[in-house]
Amino acid sequence: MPEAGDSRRPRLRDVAALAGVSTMTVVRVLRDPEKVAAATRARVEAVIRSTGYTPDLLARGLASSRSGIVAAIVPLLTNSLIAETVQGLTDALVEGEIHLMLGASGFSAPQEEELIRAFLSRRVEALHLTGTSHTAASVELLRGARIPVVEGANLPENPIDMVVGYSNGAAAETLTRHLIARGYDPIGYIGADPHDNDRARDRRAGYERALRGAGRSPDATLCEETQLEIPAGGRAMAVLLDRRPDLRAVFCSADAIAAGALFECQRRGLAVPERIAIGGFDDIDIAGQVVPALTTIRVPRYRMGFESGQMIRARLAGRPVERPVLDLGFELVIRDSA
Amino acid sequence: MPEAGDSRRPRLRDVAALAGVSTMTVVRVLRDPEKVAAATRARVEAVIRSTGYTPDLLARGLASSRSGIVAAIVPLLTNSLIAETVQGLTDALVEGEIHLMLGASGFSAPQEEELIRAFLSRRVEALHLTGTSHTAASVELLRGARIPVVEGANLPENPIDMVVGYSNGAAAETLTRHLIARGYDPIGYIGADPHDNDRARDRRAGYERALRGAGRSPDATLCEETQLEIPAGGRAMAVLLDRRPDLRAVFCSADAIAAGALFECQRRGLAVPERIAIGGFDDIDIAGQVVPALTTIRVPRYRMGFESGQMIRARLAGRPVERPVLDLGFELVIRDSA
DNA sequence: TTCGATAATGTTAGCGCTTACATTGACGGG
DNA sequence: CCCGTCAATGTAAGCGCTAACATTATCGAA
Repeated sequence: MPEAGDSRRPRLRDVAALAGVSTMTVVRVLRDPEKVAAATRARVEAVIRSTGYTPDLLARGLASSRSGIVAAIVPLLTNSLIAETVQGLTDALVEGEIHLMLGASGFSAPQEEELIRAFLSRRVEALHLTGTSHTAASVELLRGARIPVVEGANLPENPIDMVVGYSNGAAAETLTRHLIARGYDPIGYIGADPHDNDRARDRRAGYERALRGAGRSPDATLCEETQLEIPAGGRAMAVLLDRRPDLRAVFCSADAIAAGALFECQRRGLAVPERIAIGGFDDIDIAGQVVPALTTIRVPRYRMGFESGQMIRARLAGRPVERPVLDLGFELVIRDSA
Repeated sequence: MPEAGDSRRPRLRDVAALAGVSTMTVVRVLRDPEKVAAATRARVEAVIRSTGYTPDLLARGLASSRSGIVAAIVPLLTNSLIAETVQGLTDALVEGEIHLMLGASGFSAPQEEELIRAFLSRRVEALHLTGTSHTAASVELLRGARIPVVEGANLPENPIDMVVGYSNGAAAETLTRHLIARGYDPIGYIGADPHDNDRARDRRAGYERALRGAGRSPDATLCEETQLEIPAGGRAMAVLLDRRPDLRAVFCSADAIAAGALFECQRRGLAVPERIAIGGFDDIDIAGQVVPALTTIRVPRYRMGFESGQMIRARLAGRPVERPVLDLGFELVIRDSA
């Protein structure tokens, strides 16, 4: 039990002094106990317990130049998809005694750059980024830092280092093709702001590619940009329906948007999928629960985080990473809305 | 521009040497530039820019015993409510040049304790906990650490230090009273596992208190425990309806559960709120969007995080915190489901 | 016995920064 | 012309740990 009145936390050298050994012996007890004689070890362990000694990870990090910290930069925490990926990351890292530092870039590449600088100053041992839209300076910083970097949630053309993701473009194309195959025409699009957001950009591109593949040409009056929230999706759908009453289907770049669009259709008495078909993206919780259930794209969110964490741990342990660009794929989930 | 082949990052003393000054002068340029002669300052700043020097925050932390890190321990990241609070926290902290370290306890107090130990080892300057269920050892550790601690998302009877939350019990009682006032009887309950989860426990207690206040006695056959997911909510509702076909209303301790329950009613053709009323908790995105829209309790999630961050910053800056126990309240949102 | 091997433990010099104080020179009032 | 004052800068110690080597027994083989 820690003494009541002792103001400072015990240091390694305090433990050593109390146990009558040198600091190195304490270090050995902590790290490879077999190297220490049983009697000595017992004595040291007793002191450690009684003083409640805990190593100072800041000092350890400085001395060993291994901070034991990995940072993740996400666009926005309130995006539940990302939260799952972060959970996967921590789960994988916690087993390696590594802690996660978190930053939110707010979908801004310059803000991401600032966070990268800050985290590098903290000597993080690896960095996880969401997406592939970075400033040139960010990329240079990351390359120069010589630490493992994982880009997640998409497949970049020029990876900085490692990648764990899936093709947003191919996924959007697949879903749009499905709408085309079901005979819907015209097909609209509601997506997120593509600025500094490669996922949004690639999804839009996939949608347009599918249209062109079917001999149709993309039409800006069929497209809307909005935020990743249910009410925003509803508003965007309202705008789109007012502008194009002939709309027969809409591909939404996120289920939250799709759900809002669906609810807007219900408010207007437009039957889904008979009058309007709706396709989503992400397969979030409610996607399968709303009526009609959403046809959407499912992506392995938790696994993306977990695999990223595993890769990082492998690299930090000096183990080779067999597949530094890991395409985890996606799945077209056909339900009732399209 | 950093030299191409230089293996190490520049240190303070490198900058000092290149600028022909002592390290202290560089430190002054970094921290209070007015104390340095303009010419000297310009010279040092030029070297800093050209070398791309960045202070090593690990070393700074060790030397100054201010790590610049605050940690938050949450039960589960995938809970979108918590994610909002964490976003509020980072937003408040980032302005103070403080970074957030994140840990997930998985609704387990012992796991929380382990994280607390780890974070204290990292010399975090403050700690944010979700909820008020902690092991005795955790509380002792925290008290002994003499750092700011915020307990969030509830109002504890014996706060460790500061609190930013609302009364889960009072909120649940309020919603249940609303159901009673509308004449529903019997009123069921579907909640989360109360083990190591004070919020779940308090909500259940509030529900029972409301019943007793109306002269009814709580009945275990009217209650179910389940997970915080829509499908789980649906399953729990199914169990409850099978066991108590006479059920007229249900209070769900989370909107995700309530949404699942609602969908289950729809699948069974039970009219909501005529045949069955449903009350939720949290006012998540979909609560206002499902049909019928959910009557629920709204809590200031983002603000809880932000205020916590502000309090922590104030305390770290030595400023007094006027109200260390901050009750942010809740709001009964009456919609269509009850 | 003598010596090298092995086990057990110790010594020393930092990691890159900050803290607390010391020093230097220039200036102006007495 | 001396000295106190202030501005500008420097010195030295050390934060708590680790890395790399150094030092002691202790013991069986030659």
